[in-house]
Amino acid sequence: MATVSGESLTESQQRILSFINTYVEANDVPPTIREIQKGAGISSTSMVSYHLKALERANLLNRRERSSRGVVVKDPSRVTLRDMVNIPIVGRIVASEPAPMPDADALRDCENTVQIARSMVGNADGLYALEVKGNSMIDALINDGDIVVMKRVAEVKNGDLAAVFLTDRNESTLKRVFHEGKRLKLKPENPTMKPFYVDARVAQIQGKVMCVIRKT
Amino acid sequence: MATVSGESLTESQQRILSFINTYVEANDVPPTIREIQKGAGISSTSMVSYHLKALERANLLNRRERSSRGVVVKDPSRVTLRDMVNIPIVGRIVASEPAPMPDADALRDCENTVQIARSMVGNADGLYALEVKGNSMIDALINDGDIVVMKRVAEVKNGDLAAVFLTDRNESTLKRVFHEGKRLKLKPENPTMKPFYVDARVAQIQGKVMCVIRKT
DNA sequence: CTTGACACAGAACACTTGTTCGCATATCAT
DNA sequence: ATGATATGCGAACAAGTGTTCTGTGTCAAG
Repeated sequence: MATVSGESLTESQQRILSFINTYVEANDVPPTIREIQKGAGISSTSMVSYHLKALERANLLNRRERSSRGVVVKDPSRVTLRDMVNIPIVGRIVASEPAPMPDADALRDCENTVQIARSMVGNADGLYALEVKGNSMIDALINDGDIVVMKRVAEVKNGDLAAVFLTDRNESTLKRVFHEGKRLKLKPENPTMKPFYVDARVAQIQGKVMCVIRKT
Repeated sequence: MATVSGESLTESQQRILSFINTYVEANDVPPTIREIQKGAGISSTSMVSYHLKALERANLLNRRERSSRGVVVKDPSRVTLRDMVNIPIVGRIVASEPAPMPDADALRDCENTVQIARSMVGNADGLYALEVKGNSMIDALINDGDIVVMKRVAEVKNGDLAAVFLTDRNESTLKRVFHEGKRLKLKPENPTMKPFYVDARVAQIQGKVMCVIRKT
């Protein structure tokens, strides 16, 4: 136990800590000293203050001095809680037609969304999601019902997984793309399958795949 | 205006609202009346109180009377923001050995977590995540580097996707399981592959797969 | 013009709330 | 015993804080 961590938390301090947590959960606001006193069964406000200082030393709290309700728990699981993005599911992707691109109407109207932690996808701009229909994408290791989170990007870089519509075959597919002169190398995700090449002019890049989600 | 709707928000009220939002974002605590007064450029506390009442009537705020910092904004996009779960990545799953099961130590020590919206996985109890190593799971449409969110469950139901360790082959695999008497039917996710059968005694169910995530 | 509804400013009041001080108890190594 | 340290209790203070009261001014309806 090398760190400053609270290896020796009094029972009172644990009570205080958990009381603050449940209080915040219920009220969206940290409690006052006196509320802690009652809620955690501490005898006096000075004791609460005393324990809070100890907890602050143990690096479990942040306190703002002389500010009412100035105690927030340093719960790492709470730090990033706010960063969730709602991504609209704007349509379906099937092999036989181009992948939908989101327009303003689709974004507004769609009632289905998928929630993703921002840490998963980074900047949320231009994100949209498609539901995979049919099992024609299994060479991309993507199955019927999977959710593909896409991003509108100006251009895809070599190695990006992208939705590509091949105009000569009338077919949408998800492949890793590599620019090779006038050709495009399309590499399936499935490592047992061979890449193949198409003329760059017959390949329309529909969007970059950021993330695939499968609920089971 | 007689209605509940806030169709006519004063500029001051909008300022107050957005100030509260940014304040909460920065401080994890709602501001006091006087902080609002300064921050939103209102001339007096009575005016803040006045506007807050209007905002409350417009159903944009919740207030707790006579409680310091007793104002929380009713932001619908914030309601679900809390519903994110941090799932610890407790290990790796490879074909050649049993999938790790989380114990208390692993849960405490692991520093890597994956964040998932609760709406994706339901109850967070017993959830843990594994990183897939190697591409031996491609018959489950799961690739090297994918994250598998698992759940400790008492028993898997027919059709559940589960991590199974086959003691006779010394092999971990992800398959849909069906109980058929003393045998277990194991069905690959890849619809082009045939299911096969094993003796129930050689199959150890390691956990149920809740969700698969692939970052690209 | 009057009236009433609305927006506003300033001040005062009463309660809340973080802090601190004095004092007491217990443990423990010196 | 002695002092150091941690812990506990109660009270009091000063600042923080929500509320309300008294005015002022504007503006449209009666």
